[in-house]
Amino acid sequence: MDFASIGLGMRKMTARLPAETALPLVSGRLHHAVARRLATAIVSGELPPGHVFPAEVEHADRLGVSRSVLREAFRILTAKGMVSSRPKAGTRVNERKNWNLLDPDVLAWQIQCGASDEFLRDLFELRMVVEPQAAEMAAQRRDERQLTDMANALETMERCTLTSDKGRAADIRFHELVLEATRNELMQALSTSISTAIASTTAIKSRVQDCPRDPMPEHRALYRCIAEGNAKQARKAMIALIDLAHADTRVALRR
Amino acid sequence: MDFASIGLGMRKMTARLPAETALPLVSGRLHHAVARRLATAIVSGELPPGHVFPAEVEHADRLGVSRSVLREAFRILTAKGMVSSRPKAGTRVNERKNWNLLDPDVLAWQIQCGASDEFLRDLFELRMVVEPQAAEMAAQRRDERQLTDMANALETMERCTLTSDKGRAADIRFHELVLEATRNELMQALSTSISTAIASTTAIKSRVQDCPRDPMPEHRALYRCIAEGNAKQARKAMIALIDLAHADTRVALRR
DNA sequence: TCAGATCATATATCGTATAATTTTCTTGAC
DNA sequence: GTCAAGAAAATTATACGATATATGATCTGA
Repeated sequence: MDFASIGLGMRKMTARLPAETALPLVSGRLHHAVARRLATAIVSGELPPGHVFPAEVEHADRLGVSRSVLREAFRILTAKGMVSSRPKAGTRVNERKNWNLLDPDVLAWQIQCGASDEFLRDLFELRMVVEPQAAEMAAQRRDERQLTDMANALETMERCTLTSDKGRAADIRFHELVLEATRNELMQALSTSISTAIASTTAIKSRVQDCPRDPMPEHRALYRCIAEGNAKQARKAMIALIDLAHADTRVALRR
Repeated sequence: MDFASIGLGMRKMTARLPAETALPLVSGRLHHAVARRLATAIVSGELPPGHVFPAEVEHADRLGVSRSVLREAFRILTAKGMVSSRPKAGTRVNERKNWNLLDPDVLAWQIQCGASDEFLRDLFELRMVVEPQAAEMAAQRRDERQLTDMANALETMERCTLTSDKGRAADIRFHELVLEATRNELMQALSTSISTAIASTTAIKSRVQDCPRDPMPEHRALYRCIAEGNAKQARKAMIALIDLAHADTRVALRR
């Protein structure tokens, strides 16, 4: 296994070389950067489940970081179920089934490394399970503030379109508001995860210049149903909305 | 804020006192124990969102552990969204909405600290959203091995009943198999989280001596539908099963 | 051949020193 | 008097070396 690639761009930070410390630390937090680097190597399949990492001292040396930083990075991955370590046996990559796939970070890493067809299918299937039901609940439980926030988000979406960051943020905000209106903490937790995923699939769509279709009519229809408290229609509207998003994402990926 | 309580039972581990090292470290891993201790203090509300922890050196001293251990414990909580730390500003407890509530550990800590009525309501609502749909998918996609495994789990459940650990394990296994049969990785990830929660609610039920009702007929009905590939009936069977579990849990909690 | 003791190794923990960052305070100018 | 730029202080972030502990592997003896 080639670990040199994982160590690429990482240089030793020493007290003696203050000028050298201005290295490309995009994250600012070194252990975060190391964790992401290791995580992407894992989710990409470069380090498959069962793979055993080198001993900490050697591994830290290869990555060009201190052992403390490497250990804190591994704590993060351990907390997300991706690796586990035992004395003498070393640290190894866990089976995929043990990963916390719904963790926003894991989800993001997965998508960054190129989402497979299977993953996108699973993602949209999950959305199709959760969000229509959420729309039903939202129609029954939403309050006035949430309605006005939804209206504002839709207005921003329309003004900026999904080609801009602001427009995409408004899209995410709208979906978050729907899940918030369910008044169910666990559903809201799913919201964070799903939103992460939506963000990147939407980014995929907007990469193709000609926006596939205008999603505003479906969004407005959903909003109307929730505002009117029409649960059954809200469910249908959400299904239509997700169907549209799915179809467009598939088209975008085909190119 | 009283931090002495968090430090309770934690004693300094020194090389000079080998006998002292036999302290109540159930987890074996010190940073795990510290993380759990801090996490339970957080989920119980003792350390509310917005609370700022003492500086690392002082905090580590109060807990009777080294700074590295405390930092690794905080890395775990950070990875689960429960705290965040910035230089100079200190480490603080995040808002509940930022926690990864679906993380199996977070879920377990939450339940250990006494699940509120709202939490149980949310949990059963989530089950009612996810599992009926999962039952539908399972009926369409299950293979022979999963069917035989389900049958075995049911057989074990019947033999041991839910009053025993083995019986409860079989119950969880059955529900896991249903979600596995959906052939959707994200649904399976939900499975782990939900199973954790089910385990403890089932434990609540079995604490009351007289088992409320025999859940076997519903389980067998669900199995039959999945085996026959009858998606619509599988959905209904799962709904009936969760309804039963919910009712029994509520009854058990009333006592 | 197998069981038990021993050994080697890797993780776990500790303590201290230094760097980096950001809040806060101070100082000066307008 | 107010605001902004800069200095200072406090705290997290990183690093490194030493020791403890646990466990897989090996060796030994019955």
